[in-house]
Amino acid sequence: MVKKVVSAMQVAKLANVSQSTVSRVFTPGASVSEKTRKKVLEAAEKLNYYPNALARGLITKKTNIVGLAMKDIQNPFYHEVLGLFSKKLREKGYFVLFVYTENEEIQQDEINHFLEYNVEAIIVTDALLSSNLVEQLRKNDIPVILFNRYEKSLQCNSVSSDNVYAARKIADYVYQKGYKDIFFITGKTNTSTSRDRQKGFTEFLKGKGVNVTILEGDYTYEKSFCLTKQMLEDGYKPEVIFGANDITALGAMDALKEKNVRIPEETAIIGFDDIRMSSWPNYALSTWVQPVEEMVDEVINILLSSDKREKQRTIKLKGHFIHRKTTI
Amino acid sequence: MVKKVVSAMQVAKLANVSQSTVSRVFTPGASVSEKTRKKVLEAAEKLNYYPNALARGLITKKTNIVGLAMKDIQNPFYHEVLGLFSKKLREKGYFVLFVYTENEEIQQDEINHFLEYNVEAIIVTDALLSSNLVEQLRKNDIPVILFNRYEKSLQCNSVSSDNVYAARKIADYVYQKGYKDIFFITGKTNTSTSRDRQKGFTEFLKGKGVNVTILEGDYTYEKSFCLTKQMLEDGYKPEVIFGANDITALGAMDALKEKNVRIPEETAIIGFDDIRMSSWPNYALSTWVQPVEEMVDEVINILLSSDKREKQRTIKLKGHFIHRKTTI
DNA sequence: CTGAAAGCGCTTACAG
DNA sequence: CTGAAAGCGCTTACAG
Repeated sequence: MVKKVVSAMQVAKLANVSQSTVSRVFTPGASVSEKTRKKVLEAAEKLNYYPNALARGLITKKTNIVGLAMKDIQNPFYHEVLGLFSKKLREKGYFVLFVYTENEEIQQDEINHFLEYNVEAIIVTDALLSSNLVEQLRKNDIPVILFNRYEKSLQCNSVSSDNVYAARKIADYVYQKGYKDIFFITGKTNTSTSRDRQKGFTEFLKGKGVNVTILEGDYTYEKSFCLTKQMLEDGYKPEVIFGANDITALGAMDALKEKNVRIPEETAIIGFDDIRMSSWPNYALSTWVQPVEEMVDEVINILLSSDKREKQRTIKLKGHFIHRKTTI
Repeated sequence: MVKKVVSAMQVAKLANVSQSTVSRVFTPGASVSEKTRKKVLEAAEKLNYYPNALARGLITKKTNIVGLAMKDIQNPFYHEVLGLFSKKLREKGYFVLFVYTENEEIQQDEINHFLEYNVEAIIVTDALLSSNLVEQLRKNDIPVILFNRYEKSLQCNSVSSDNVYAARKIADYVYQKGYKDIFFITGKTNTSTSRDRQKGFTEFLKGKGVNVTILEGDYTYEKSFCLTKQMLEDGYKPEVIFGANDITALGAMDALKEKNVRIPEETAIIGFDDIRMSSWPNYALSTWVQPVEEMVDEVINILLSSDKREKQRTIKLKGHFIHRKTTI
């Protein structure tokens, strides 16, 4: 079964012009007289013609495709991020080649495919990237932009929340309230987000002479739920729990509820992300709002800047705390 | 800044063979002697060569790219679906060009881009497609596969749950329990999923002489929450509520909880989808499990079948009810 | 403003 | 098994 693609040549014949002219009509900025443009457009319409992006990409070396690699499909935060990227990139004329990485680390294999399709950049959200791969990408002049993650050893662009700053702010809030019995549930400990949040939080409080008990989670609801439940059964009931992200906080919250702990009177809860669910009345979670829109905008800025391959940028944005019903 | 792409030509020179031979080494099934293959592979490795998928796609007319259009980024169900598609398509050597449609209907514009990139098929989950567009796609021999939606007027492939069947089963369950005061909260009424679920549910019960009160929702948590709250404030308290999907059911559930209605003793709740959250202890929602994996597999089957352009297939799969804590 | 021509990086008959 | 050559559908100097 042969596919009948209409080429510029056929349009040219119908419109009685050269194929170059047809091409010009479909190239923004090229000079064509109004008259011929009309002729060509009519012919194209009649034949149902559209330019072939592959051929164009082959010759211009501009594919307008951006590779996006995600891992934690489970966290609603990243769905929102995906939606934003898709929408905002399209506004700039870019398309998203999406890869969902199952493995902890992005595989050579997956990067190769991105390379084969000549993506103009690779955006990595929560997946890990080995320095080998980053090196290979640099060799191929493909800029890598880490989203919401940051790795000093990896020489690539990065856009994230200022997690240390945010966590310090939260710590300050907690301190102001006079809490002494404080728990932090981590995310995956090999992520910069979890580490930085833990760091900002504990260091600030230590500076005030207040200790924080650490519970090691993994950024899932389930793990956090079990952890908190176990903690309660072991006889601990902190005054406040800070979860490394919202679903972590939500898991803790549900465990607390199951044990009939009053929130926030007996135990207050704070999350991080402000996913949509956190504003649901049943949760009404107090949390740190990541400035997702601006973060996505910054990534796109890097993408569009001409010097993207030369220097690596590290951008950190602030965000703000939102007080809902899980804190007093 | 010029991008230094390594072409097969350069590999050929280094390996002392023709460019055709290099190409053959990278074409599965082509005949090359073990000796030359080794030589070429070594040279390729040294030069960091990978074949250009664009050039290959241009000549073979096989891009291995599939367009995926989604709308309701809000519903976790579709995130799970996205993850599955990405994973399973990659196993078959396909890539996902992802488009998040903001508009109610997929725009010409978006389809054009899919066409320009020569996608081999378009998978549409919850976005709407005009018959005009479908017609245009047929003209261009691009198969369209509707996922979890079904439109008789649109002549395209479709894979979905058998929503009428499922809703009848749920109705039967509700009937067996002896409930008489029954509410159904719809999804977006212009979707086949919501219509079919409503149909199967109400028709079965009507056959038994039981009436169902319909509340018009829109597949969001928020709408369903408000609706249910209003209903309670108006003095209604049904024995059971069936939500057209899980987040609808969850919204209703939270409203019920806010009004201190005991679940399931006073009011039972049933959802549809079995999103991950529904199994969270705080919700433990009884719901219909869509056979997502099989659904995705079926879509891929259609994609891979050679006759995909000739005949349109409509596939409906069953799934099953899962009893958790919101029903007795 | 327009056309003829070269070339992007590949695949694939066609010979040998 | 291998090479020379044509061609996929475009863009873009180069002339005119």
